[in-house]
Amino acid sequence: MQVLLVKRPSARNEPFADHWALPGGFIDLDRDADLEACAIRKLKEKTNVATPYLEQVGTWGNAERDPRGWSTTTVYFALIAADATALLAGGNATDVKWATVEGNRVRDKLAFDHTELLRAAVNRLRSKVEYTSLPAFLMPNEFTLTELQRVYEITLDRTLEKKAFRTRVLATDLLEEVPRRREGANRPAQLFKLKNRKRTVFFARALQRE
Amino acid sequence: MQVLLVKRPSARNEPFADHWALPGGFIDLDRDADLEACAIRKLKEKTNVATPYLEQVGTWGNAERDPRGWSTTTVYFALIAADATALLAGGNATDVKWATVEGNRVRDKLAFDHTELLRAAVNRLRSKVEYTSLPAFLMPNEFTLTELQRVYEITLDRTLEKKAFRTRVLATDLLEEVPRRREGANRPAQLFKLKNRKRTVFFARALQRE
DNA sequence: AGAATAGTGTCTCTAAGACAGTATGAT
DNA sequence: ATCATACTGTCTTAGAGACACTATTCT
Repeated sequence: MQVLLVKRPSARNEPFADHWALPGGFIDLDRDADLEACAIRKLKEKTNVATPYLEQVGTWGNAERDPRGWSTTTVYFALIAADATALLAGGNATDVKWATVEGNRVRDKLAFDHTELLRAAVNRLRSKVEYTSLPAFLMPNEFTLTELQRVYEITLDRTLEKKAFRTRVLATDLLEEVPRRREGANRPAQLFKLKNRKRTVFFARALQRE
Repeated sequence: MQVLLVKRPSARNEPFADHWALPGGFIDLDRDADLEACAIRKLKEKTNVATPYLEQVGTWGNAERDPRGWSTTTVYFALIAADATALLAGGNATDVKWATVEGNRVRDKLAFDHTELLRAAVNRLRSKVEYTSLPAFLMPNEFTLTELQRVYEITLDRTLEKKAFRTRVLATDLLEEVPRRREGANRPAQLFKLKNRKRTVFFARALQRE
């Protein structure tokens, strides 16, 4: 699991110059119809990707988070499949990268309170993965059940029991078999695709905690 | 279930003059340490109550929601026990009242996009009531299991099965018996109090949907 | 005794977890 | 045949739901 970071400009008067930060920026009152449109625009400027999933995490506002004074930030997270990530640098950011999420943080020291914002976003994602199909938004077009389970395991940072996982997923109408198999040095695996690339499926029960 | 409303001032230049609205206002950069402090302050101005539970629902921002132009509002909901509500009028609001929530709205036509904000808050509350002890924050100091169940039923707007409800609640360490009973024209009921008036208990499973 | 509400016994059902077993491909 | 991974059978367990039953107070 990785998170997109952008490098802050190095100009002396910029707060947290040269630090890595979550991608973001100010609302453009003329171009942004609403907050979500602003988030989509900012993301597209960095990745050129139309995200299949975007969720508002919350809003942080206080006097300390930005040295320039009282400010608020509304945090969204997007889920982007690994095969759809062509990065673009430019704009106010001198560099862009994907950073691996370890636990619920990243090795780099982030600008502002972004470590806290990332932590909240990862926690939100994790808790929803317990009872939804959110990881499906991270899959390429066709994938095997084992691959989907692996993505669940990566986002949750723990292993899942294979039979229970498969029964659970196949009991919903999330997936659809495609008449192809993933070949390897072993028994080939059935390939699946999402029945609906927009819809989130909610499971009846959450996975067992811990 | 009721929601606190305040009446907008009647001055001609005020948007939505004389309409009922959710209580709120602008951040005071000098007095409000952060967004939550602002919410607590605004609530206290109207009810003079320190809320036992406050949760951020989300942030709405666009150019249309306020005729004065682009604006954002961060919505919080508080849960306040019915026995702790001494209302105060004053400030910018000429009147204050509790309005009954029917479905996920209120009979009055609300100012701005507050009907939508209320809908979102009620939906958030409902969905969390399915798997948490949030309604416990709406209870007076001592209460019976039947009374707690009734509050669950009111917030969820559906009946629950008595035995399942009691088993579920008593299986956690949410409650503590007190050596008193609620007397009536029938068998007296055991009284309980919360073991911890701050903590939210999360149940292993959500209640069955519908 | 009867009404009313409190509280329990117990069966069913669903879905998660555990884990051993079988299946099917490549080498 | 062996290895590796895919996939299944089946038992256990937790907890929700249904619903009839018993318990305890008042009038």
